Amino acid sequence: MADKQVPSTIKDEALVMKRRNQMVKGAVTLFIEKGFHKTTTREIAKASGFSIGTLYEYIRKKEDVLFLVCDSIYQRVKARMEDDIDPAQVSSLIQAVHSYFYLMDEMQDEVVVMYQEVKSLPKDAQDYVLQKEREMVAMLEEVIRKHISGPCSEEKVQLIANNIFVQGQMWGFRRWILQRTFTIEAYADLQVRLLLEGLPLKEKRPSGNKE
Amino acid sequence: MADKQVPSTIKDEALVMKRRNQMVKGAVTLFIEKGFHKTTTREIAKASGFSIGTLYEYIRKKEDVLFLVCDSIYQRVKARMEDDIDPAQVSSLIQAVHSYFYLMDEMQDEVVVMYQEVKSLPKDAQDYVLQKEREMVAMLEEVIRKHISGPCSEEKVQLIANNIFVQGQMWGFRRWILQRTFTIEAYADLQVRLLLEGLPLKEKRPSGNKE
Amino acid sequence: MADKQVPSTIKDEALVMKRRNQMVKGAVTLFIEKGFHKTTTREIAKASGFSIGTLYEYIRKKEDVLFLVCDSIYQRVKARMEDDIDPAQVSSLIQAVHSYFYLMDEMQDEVVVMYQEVKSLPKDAQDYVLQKEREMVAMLEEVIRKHISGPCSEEKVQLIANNIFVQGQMWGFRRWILQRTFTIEAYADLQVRLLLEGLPLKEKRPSGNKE
Amino acid sequence: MADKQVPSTIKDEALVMKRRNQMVKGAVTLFIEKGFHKTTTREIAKASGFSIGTLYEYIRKKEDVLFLVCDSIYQRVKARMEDDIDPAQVSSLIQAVHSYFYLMDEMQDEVVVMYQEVKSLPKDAQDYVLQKEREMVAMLEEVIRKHISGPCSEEKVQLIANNIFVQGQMWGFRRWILQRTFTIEAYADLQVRLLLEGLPLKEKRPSGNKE
DNA sequence: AATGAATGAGGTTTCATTCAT
DNA sequence: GATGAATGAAACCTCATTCAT
Repeated sequence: MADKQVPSTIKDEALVMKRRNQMVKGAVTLFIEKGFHKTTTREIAKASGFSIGTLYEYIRKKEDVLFLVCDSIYQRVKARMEDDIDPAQVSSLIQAVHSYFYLMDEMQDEVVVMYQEVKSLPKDAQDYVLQKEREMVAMLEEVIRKHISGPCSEEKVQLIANNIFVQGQMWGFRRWILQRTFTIEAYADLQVRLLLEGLPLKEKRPSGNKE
Repeated sequence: MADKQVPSTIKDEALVMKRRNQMVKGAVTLFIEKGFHKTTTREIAKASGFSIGTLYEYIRKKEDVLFLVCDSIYQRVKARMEDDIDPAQVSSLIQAVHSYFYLMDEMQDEVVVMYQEVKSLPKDAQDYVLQKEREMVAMLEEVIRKHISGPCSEEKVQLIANNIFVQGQMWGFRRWILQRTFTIEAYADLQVRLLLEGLPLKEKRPSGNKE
Repeated sequence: MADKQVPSTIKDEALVMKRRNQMVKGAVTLFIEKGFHKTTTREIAKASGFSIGTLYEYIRKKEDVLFLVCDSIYQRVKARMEDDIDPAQVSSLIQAVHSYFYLMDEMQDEVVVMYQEVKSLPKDAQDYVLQKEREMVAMLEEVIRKHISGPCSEEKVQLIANNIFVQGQMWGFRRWILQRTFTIEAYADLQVRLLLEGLPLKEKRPSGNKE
Repeated sequence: MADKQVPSTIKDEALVMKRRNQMVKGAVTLFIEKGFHKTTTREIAKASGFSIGTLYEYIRKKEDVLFLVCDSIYQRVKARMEDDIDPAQVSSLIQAVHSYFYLMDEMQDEVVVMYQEVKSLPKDAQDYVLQKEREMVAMLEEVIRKHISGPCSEEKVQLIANNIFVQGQMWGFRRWILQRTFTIEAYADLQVRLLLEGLPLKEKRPSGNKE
């Protein structure tokens, strides 16, 4: 919970949540536009609809805003993933991956921010946030495990999960190249097909399967 | 060529190259450690082995250092790729991808920097740098095209190339999760296998192959 | 109005005026002593009685201080002229010119500053300031026109006004030569007499008066 | 003599003169354009046609360039005055004043520089330069004295000389207002006429002429 | 005598943070 | 609880001057 990580001088917890929501909403836009470092606290305060003084009643340092923003994004993404690719609900891996890609499309901007600014967080906040990311990858792993046929090493599952996860983000952070060629539908379709089919090569594949 | 993009007051071109090499060498380390924004120009000068005044004889603005660093990394990566996965030389896609992954492993730090700081470049420098990236992806495309059997849509080739490209970088920027489980050899092996094999699913695959 | 030309981040307008007054007061002294270029912003802040950070809450660039100073001087001079040589009040040209010269004597330092530093203003501020100067010359023209007998070309009026105007300033910027010989009273007296009498020459004057 | 005031490390005096001429020629243009303070030594060197290192073989400090420039201008103006309004040659005050005004017209730019940058000179150089100015005023005084009829107080002569002197410069530094209305011919004509005729007033002049 | 690379003091400006109201 | 004026450390960058070649 963000409240535990970022103390505020304000007692009224409901108010703290409200103000922090305003803050995150304002800041995300700015971070998308110009990045964390080029955004000033004054701009954040203004975009949030209150004064610089008030801003500092709800955070201690500028970095706290970044943390709050990242945390909010992760929470939203994770919540959506829990809804959209719930292993208990989802009927196929294909459907799950499609849902995930569409989600990444919807939240492109947020994903890019989260992606590029995490390294600006203080070490401990980074750990907190990366933990969230592990959990998301774990969700993908679970879906994969559930829908795969035959035995499959844990490592393989993990790697596939990572691949899918990154391919989702990649739709956002490589839009300058991908979104010229593909629509999100085409992208999702093709990635899924590649995932399932494998590649036919001219040469013989190495046969020694030690798996 | 960097010389064209970043003017220097120094006339001796050889010296400019030499000093800029020192500069890039010093700056990369700092950027890896603390990122571009948290690195000061004085630190760059010191790490480069000359005074702040001298630094500014070879660049105009701090951003120029970032550009030089990015440019240098891209150039080195690209040069290495041209050696290692030359479509004329390389005997198989598998070998090419392996080489590319090993290269990404060697240049992890640089790749991470280049990856995370590009957005801090001025717009035109970004374009310049993204062009370089397109060229690298194109190299991968060519190798794929050469070694694939049967007909394969351009889009598919492009997407596979992007996947491989990003999976290489991912080895660096997701090391906190990947390098706990895999060695680079295992990683390369497994990624290649996934690439070739496809995934066996319990359910029927959608049959409508319009390809 | 200076408020329009030089934006401030401070909202309280009264405070802006107050602080800018402090600023102008402090800066004038420094500019008189050492000139605009040799005065540092830190010195200005200190002389104004606040910190460098505060200084920059009330201006954007150092040049703004110069503009504020020039504007203030012009405003004060103009206001005094409007009081002292009001064409409706003043009973004779002689009296008006005397008043003007005494004013220039009182405000010597300011006039010298304004005079020597205008060229350091950005182009648009220069125009603004020269406009003020035109207005002052126009005041003199009006007084002249009102008190002159017989027909007199506009050009002649304009030139006389300019002469008087500059002779007033000259009392300040040529003090090193003039104030060794004259008191302001003697100076004013003699200039007025010269203005009225003309010069008796040995030779015949050129007779072709096309006026 | 400038050689005495500004030492050089170079022995060959002819060379010193040559180089300093180049320097002054280059610097004047720059000072006219942007003023002394905004002109860098590098720009001066380049405009002079040699390197920054060479520049410093012929001066000690940047201010020396300003001094050399001012000195050169004063010398040229003075030399021209000695030619053009030589009291032994000139046949009338009118002609002398005309010549002086035309000279000021020719040397407008130089006069403006000299006028606005003198205060940036070190104190002792200022004295040196003001002395030159006194000498020029003295030349005007002499011409006046020679051509005036009847007795005339020294002070009056001095003041008239100063007026003429400043009116000449004024043609340059108030060009933004004067040169919209007058050609130099018209300006010279009218100033001379004003000088000779005096002003007809409606009111009685004060009669107590203690002169 | 000429060069131009190197230097670093010092200038302007920004901006996160505080605290009195 | 909210405000916003005040602060000053510290950032970027310039440029007069030196000195080895």
